Amino acid sequence: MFKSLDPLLHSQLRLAVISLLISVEEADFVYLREQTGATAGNLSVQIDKLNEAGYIQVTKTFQGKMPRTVCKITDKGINAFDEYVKNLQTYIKK
Amino acid sequence: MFKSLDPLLHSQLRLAVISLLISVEEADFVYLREQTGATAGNLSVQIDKLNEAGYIQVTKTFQGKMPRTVCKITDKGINAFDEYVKNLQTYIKK
DNA sequence: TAAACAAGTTTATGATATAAACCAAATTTT
DNA sequence: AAAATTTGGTTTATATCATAAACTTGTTTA
Repeated sequence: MFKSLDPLLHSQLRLAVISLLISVEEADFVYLREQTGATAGNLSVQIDKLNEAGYIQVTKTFQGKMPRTVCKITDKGINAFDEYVKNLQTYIKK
Repeated sequence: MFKSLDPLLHSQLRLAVISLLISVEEADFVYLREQTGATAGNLSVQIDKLNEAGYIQVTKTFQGKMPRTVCKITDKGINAFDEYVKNLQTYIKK
């Protein structure tokens, strides 16, 4: 009947991040913060979790002298998102 | 961009309960437990929350000698669910 | 050089989800 | 009929979560 929802994605902010990364293919910390409206602290924590789960790949570089954190979704992340959306349909389809 | 998701509905079990009540219009505790596969304790807590939020109406009666808890979705609950699903689309639409 | 700013990270806290333990009454078993 | 089991829940305990506030490290500006 109801499929279970990946707890890693069933979180407003993490879902927003993945949703952005699905369409954009690569985005930095600042962009994600602006688009989601999240605080930096919250975003930092959630990016870590997605990274540790292997749903995204995080690369820290320097843009001139300033640090830059770039995020990119992985295949695993794409699959998890697809699965999540599919399972979600069991709850919301009319 | 991303619409905020009603935290009361952004919970796997509460969403399942509301989803069931949307289509069934009235259901008792045992039915909800069977359909969702939840433990009785968890279900009891989540029904309370939905009730306190005014999303469902809970009526306790007796069926012969055994207690029976019947749940019914309210207009407020229907609206909240519709809004939740609408807002969710901002995260998952391709 | 001191103040303000940028890009994050770490820490603290309050809310959440969940299962385990519990309870009272009814039913079944011995 | 006493004991054990089942039913229909509720309460309590716990571990996880989401989040904001505070902090850090380095940079730019006044």
